[in-house]
Amino acid sequence: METRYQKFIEWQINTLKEKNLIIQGSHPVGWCPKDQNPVSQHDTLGDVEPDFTEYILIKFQFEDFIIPTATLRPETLFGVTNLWVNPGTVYKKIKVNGEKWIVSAECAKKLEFLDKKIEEIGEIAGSELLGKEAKVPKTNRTIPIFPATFVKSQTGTGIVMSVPAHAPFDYQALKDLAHRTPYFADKLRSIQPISIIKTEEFGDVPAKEVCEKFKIRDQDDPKLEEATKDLYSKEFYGGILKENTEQFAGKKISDVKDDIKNWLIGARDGDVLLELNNAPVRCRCGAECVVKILTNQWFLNYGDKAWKEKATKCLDRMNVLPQEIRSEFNYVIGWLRERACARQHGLGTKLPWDKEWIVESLSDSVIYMAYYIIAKFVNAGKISAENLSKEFFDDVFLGKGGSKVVGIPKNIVDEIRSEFSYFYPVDSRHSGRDLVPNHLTFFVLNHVAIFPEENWPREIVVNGSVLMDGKKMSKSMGNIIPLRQAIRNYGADPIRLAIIISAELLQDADFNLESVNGIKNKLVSLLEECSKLKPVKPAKLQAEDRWIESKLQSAISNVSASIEKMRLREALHEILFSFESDLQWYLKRARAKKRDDYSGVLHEINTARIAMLSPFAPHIAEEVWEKLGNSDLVSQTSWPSVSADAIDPNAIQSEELLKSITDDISNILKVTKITPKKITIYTADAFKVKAYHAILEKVMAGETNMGTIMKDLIANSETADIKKNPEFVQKTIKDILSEPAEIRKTRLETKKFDEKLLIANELISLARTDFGVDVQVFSEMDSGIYDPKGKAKTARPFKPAILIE
RNA sequence: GCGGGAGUUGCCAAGCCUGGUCAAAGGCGCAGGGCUUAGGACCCUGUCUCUUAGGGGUUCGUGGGUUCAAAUCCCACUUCCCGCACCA
Repeated sequence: METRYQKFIEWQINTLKEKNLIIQGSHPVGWCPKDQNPVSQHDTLGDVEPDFTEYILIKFQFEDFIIPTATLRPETLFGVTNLWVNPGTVYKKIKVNGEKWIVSAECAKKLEFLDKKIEEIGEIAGSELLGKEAKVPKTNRTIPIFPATFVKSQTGTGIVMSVPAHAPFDYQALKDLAHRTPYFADKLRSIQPISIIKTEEFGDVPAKEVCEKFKIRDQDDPKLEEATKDLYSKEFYGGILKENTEQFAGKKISDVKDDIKNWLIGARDGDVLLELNNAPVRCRCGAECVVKILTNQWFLNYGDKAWKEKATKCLDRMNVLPQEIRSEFNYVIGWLRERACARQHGLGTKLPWDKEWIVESLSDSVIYMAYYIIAKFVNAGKISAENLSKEFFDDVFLGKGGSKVVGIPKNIVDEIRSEFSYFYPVDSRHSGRDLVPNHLTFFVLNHVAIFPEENWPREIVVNGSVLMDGKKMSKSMGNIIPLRQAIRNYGADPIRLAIIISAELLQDADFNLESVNGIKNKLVSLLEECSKLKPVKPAKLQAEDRWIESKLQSAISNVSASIEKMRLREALHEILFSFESDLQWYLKRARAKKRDDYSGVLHEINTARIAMLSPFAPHIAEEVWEKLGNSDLVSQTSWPSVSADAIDPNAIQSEELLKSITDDISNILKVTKITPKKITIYTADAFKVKAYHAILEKVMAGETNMGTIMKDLIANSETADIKKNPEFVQKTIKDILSEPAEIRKTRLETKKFDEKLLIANELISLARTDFGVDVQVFSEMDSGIYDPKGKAKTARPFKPAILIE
């Protein structure tokens, strides 16, 4: 064991103890009586987690004995009409902490492990109890004891209290009894279900209704379990206690259950019984496990209110990414109780004040980031274990002053302290989402407990896990690839990118080799492309140049925003894929014009792109960077910034329009299946442009009603003529509404836009390469217009009419 | 039970936070074409549906609602997944 690290753990745990945050108490665990050890899932046959429930024991007085019965519903004490025993069971008379109890043999055994002193003093057959009477605690009513076959000696105490109004088992058993044993007829007749819970759904005897609903045959009917569950959950959440329940009358059961429990136990009318609910659980040694109460267990008192408040305060100030997970942290802090922080077997650091115990490893690993700082001094041999004193840690971590530190030169202590001051607090802790309910929350709790406020952590980032082809990676499934091998085969960068691209923070990253290959090809072609580029800009920027530069600006701002939010998948996707489609369009345009001067534009674009790629794929980015002609390192250049000057709204509109016209042409060709010989395009008249802008303003102001817009247009003399063409208004509103908000805004801001000029200058080359024909363009009111099919009049702004022949 | 997450077009999977560019990215599969002696790899095109003019219809688990407009916001329902303590 690393003794120097142990010193750190000892300091941590001592510090918490001094602050009274570590307490001793009792705690139930699954337990193997043979090994004398707690058992958890991996200690059991079949890997079952021992799962137990707390039952309330209600103590009935029987002669000078106590008959305890176990129940999950202590409130039904008020509705008890009788007790059930199994006549075939021989019960034990035992002394329990001074009281004399009657319970089944199995129960007596269980009690021994639950911190009770048991002394057997005799036996009594179940049949001997039949017909006798017991007294109900609190109410002091006298009730008879009846036989029932559903009572099992291994469950609870082996004796059951009967609440026929609200427990289907009890209701049914009473009914059975009336049929089967005339012997009790007298006593039976006097028994009436006592109704104590009111619900909307049921009448006075819900158990009867439920038994009828489930068509229960007798008390051994397996459907009774389901009936019980059904009724219980309805009464627990929706039930109100009736007047016959003393101080609890009128309360909701879910609200007062704990109060009733404490009311009983406080007066020694009740007790607690812990019982395995998935029994039998067997230890790997073969022994049957029990529930044991460990009485001297050490806990971190995460239930402490002041501690929780501090942690909440810290959390509120922290940055938590992704945002959605924050509420989960708050929930966990609220829900945490005492947590066992020591165990009796295994590896670890011994509790300094109680060497029987070992600090539990999850508890000791929450502030070790602080140890990182001294680790380098320790590893360099500058400090030895025996000098890692409380004074030393108090000084370097808490700044308590170094005068008392013995055995370490003051300059070293000061150096460590100054490094600690430099690095702490933890700026960002990244871990898996499975650690949210434990490690990450403890990380916050223990930091706020030990360190002064200025050293509380600043950020937590939570990620999912990495899956392989959709499955959890595990050695047993054989679907793991050793990291070294993967890097050798595919390279570090493609693997990094494949993981990043496959999932956003919280999601599980589904890693597969196919995507690694895809990414690798992508990087190789990027390298090849960039290698050919020269930083020589064209003499004059053309429309598409200004456009792609505008697009680059939005790409930079998108990527930056994504990274700020730790949305790396989104960022990488933008760099590698989304922006690609813009580049495709750019290349198409430039090539259609048969240009040979755009290498410099691409060079500029890719320079920014590679700079953004660099944090994701550092190796290939350096390589490409060099190919782009840079002599410095990309990792040392600054992040590209958005230049507002480079954004040209006109260029954005132009390219959008060109795309939409070519799309329209393709569409027409697809539907008509004609081979084009000539394309004529007609742009809208100036009058329509005016109307368009009037409509655009209305829509942007939130007015989308056709009638209202029309009225306003007519009211204005400049646009009044539009009333002859209501279809135009209708369609224009639709056009505008189907445009993205950004384009609408751009159009609103740039009123002057010459569609005809754009088409004449830019569309012709594009149409020739795409469709192999020439384009002729007119404005719809031009004299000498060629318009054999009368298409021109349908032209709208940004939606020119098209004639294909 | 408590808490969290998810259900998208043949499959996987984005989009949802910030409603309109969404018949909806990308990948796989499939179909056609190119390259190749052939196969693989690679490249191009297509891939809800109807349509001989840029259009229409139906779709994002189900049912409602809000809105001029809903995969996206709200409500209910439903199905599936994950975590719940002495174990890292």
